[in-house]
Amino acid sequence: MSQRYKIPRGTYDILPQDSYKRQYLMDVFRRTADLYNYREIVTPMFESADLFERSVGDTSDIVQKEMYVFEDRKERRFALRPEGTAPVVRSFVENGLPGSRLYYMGAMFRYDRPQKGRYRQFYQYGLEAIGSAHPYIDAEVIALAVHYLESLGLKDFRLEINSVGGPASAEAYNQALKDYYSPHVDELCEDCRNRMEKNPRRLLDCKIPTCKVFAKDAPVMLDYLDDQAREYFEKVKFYLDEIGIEYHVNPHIVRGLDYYTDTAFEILDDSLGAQNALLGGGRYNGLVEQIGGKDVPGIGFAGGFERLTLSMEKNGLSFGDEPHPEVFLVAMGETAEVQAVKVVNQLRLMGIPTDFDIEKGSFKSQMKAANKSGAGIAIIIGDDEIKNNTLTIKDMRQGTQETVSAGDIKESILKLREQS
RNA sequence: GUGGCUGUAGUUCAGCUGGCAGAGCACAGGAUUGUGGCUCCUGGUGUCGUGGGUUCAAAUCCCAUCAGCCACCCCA
Repeated sequence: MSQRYKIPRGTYDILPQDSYKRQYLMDVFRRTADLYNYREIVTPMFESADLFERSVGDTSDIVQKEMYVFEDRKERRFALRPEGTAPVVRSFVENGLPGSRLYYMGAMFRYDRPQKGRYRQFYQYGLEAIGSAHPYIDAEVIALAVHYLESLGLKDFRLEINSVGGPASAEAYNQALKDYYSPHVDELCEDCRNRMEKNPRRLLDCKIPTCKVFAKDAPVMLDYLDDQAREYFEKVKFYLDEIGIEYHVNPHIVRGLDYYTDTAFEILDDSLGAQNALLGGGRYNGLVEQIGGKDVPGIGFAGGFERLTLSMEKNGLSFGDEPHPEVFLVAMGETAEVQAVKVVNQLRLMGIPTDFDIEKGSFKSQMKAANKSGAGIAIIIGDDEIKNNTLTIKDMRQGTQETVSAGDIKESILKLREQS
């Protein structure tokens, strides 16, 4: 009696029929990052729990209820990484990297209730530009994000930007919100009453109609920015305009991680359902210092591959070609079989993806297998070919075939390859 | 963490008020043992998600549990 195992809730297998799609998304991200002169960084999947608690913020939902925290055998507290920025900044500090443009891709973990576009182990791409506080960099990072999505063929998304200012203006604004909402406490939903204390900005996002009416006349973040922050935001918009990036200013954008300052942005696709954020990011000028480095500014974003895939599929976009062999061998008889084994090996060493199913019996079954494999070329070896030291090369798409001397295999295949 | 819906073959699902577990697709083999795709024929013991309960009898009714989906929440 063998035990059947199931994978944990909120995780999933990426099967061969899908893995090439993921590979494609990763390839395009790499290429886009290359264009902007970013370099890949790979950090561990788990780190000191404290790193995330301090940087992401210990009042945030991520830290309060979504982290996978565990102790190792020596009772050190670790967490499966819930996001990518803190580890990258940690590595930046630990390795004394100079001003850096870094990108990463990999699994993140959050103990959330699974839903469409939301998993407990999910895969992100992201990047960080550490070392500059020039507003052009904000625009460039946003441009890269947009560039990536457009390279994939996506069009139906919208970019929303906001400024949350520095810590001082953030605090002033939170207080203003509390003052504005507190006379109406009794009219708010339970969630909103919690938000008043925990994160007043979330009040603006509430979807319940009775709460929504207050959002309209609520104080606006942008009015609480100090001159410096306001000027910075203007410059970011200036560079976005110059680059030709379309955006909407949405003063209600709130990022869920505590370390953000100034620029905050999101790219949304409303066709995705409840989890409509394709990607999100912002500036984090205090984070490097907080993690133990010098006072170095930074900005970055991260997006989820799952939602990207959903969006691509929804729009009928291509993920490149599904991998398949170019050549498939068909052999009849024992001598031919041995000859086929040699030819297969020869083709592979030549760099031509080739397959051969030695288990298949009849000629017909082998032809079926060749057809199903997607190979454009079948090489047939039987008694006649053995006798004459030839090979029959068949173009599976045209249905045509020719018999060539066994030594001319390479030329013949290259010729067919060019035709298709 | 909260709510709603759903778990039957590899997959999509049917199985009405309890009475022998089914279909399409996919897959495999075959239709004068050297030619694929189209067509036709043949092939199913599958823990009916899991555990318990009711009953002569449970895929079907009840409870619990796990999982999936969708929404809340949150965010990628």
